[in-house]
Amino acid sequence: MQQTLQNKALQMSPRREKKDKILDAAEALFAVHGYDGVTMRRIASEAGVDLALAGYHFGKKLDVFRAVFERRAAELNQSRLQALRKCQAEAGSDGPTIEKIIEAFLLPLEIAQESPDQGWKNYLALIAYVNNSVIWGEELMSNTFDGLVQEFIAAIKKALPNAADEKIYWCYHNLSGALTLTLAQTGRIDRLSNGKCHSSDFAAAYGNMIPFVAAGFKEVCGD
Amino acid sequence: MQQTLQNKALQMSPRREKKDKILDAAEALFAVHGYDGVTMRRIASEAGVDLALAGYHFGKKLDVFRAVFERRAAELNQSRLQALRKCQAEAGSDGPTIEKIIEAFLLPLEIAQESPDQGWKNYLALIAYVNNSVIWGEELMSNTFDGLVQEFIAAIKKALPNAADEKIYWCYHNLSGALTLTLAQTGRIDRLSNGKCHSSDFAAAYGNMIPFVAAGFKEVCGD
DNA sequence: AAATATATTCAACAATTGTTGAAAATACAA
DNA sequence: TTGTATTTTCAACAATTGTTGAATATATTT
Repeated sequence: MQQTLQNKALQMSPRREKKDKILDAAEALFAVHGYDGVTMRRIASEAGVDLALAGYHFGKKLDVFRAVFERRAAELNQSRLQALRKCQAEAGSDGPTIEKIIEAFLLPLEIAQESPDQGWKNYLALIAYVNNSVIWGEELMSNTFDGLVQEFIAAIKKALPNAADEKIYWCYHNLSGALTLTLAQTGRIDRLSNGKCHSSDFAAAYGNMIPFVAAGFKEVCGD
Repeated sequence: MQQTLQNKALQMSPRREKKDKILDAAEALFAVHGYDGVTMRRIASEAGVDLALAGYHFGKKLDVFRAVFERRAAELNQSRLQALRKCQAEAGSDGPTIEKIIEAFLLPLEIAQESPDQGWKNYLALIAYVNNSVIWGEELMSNTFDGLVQEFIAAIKKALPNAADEKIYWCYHNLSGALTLTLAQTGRIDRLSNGKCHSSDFAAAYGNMIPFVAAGFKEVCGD
């Protein structure tokens, strides 16, 4: 009864709620255990639905994984592209500085990780899992995000016009690695720093990553 | 017959050869598919031995994984520590520069990846898998490598004496991420760069990573 | 209210999983 | 060679896996 009212208030039918609960559970589980470490029964159990329901809504297990991956992709790409366009609009005719570009690339992710919606943390950890995997990379990672990345790389090339293309790409590779480890939320830094740093302190993570990466680009690709 | 001669020439008994073949196969499979993506039958099949043999030599599946992870750990830690000691010996009384320290941290890995022994490539990709995993990190990654990492961090602190500890750790976090993606050998950069860069070009990867990371450290942790 | 469409559950399948005891083969020592 | 220890294979187990057809329940439309 109470639930019905809530659903109406949020304009969300109960069926849609269950469908999303499956994706939520799968998202959280895949992010931590990877594709093969998760069973359909575990997803269903965690979502509080019957085993067969996931298959009814999405198809095979692989389709559940794909649905999870694609659910937030468009929104994420949109917010990051928006950040790039904004910093480009604010810059002069010769484009934004490398710092501003890196900032536009990263800040939407920091915001997503700081969101009260735990689902975003899980989703970004899932991206980290996919990005570090040889298997999923080509199909999912590249197809979903390379378009956006090329936009940023074009902006970077404009900011560092004298750099060889290969250097740009290798620097982006370093950026991507540092970012991926931040998204993964492994908690390794907590132990290594003896509690001085916390992997959940996103302000610190990105606050250091941005000048770190910008300096790296300028050193390697600067004139 | 021919095999027996080879074994004698390499001073390797046939049993030892099978034991190692199991670890080789497991190493290659775990690196690509992760722990849950690999079956004992697949390991045995790839190694050309009976299913039960892996259990006889190592115990449970988890013990096979641990055996793989530990096999090359000591040698790797030793060569990296040696590199650090050497660059410290060559430096003045106030210790080596940040560039030299980063170089000592990374070059042994480049050498291992360039080794004709494909096993080393697989092993380092496995490290990447473990380092990006929430699950394996604490137990395996930290216990195996944090001691060595602390040695390098101590050297870095000496080279950047005015930096707050937290900044040092976050910069190391960025270094660790960039390195991990390089070890993972996902081939993402090949596609992104349209063939201009190759993830198997380790000279390029490390040649760019070292100045990139050193500049990041200096920017964030420099006086 | 009846009829239709959609969502959910139940139940079971064939295949695959890790693990292990017992048998067989091999290596080693006396 | 004989006897002993080690290694390897064979065979089977109980449990778990993804998937699906049929039955039931719920929502939507007529």
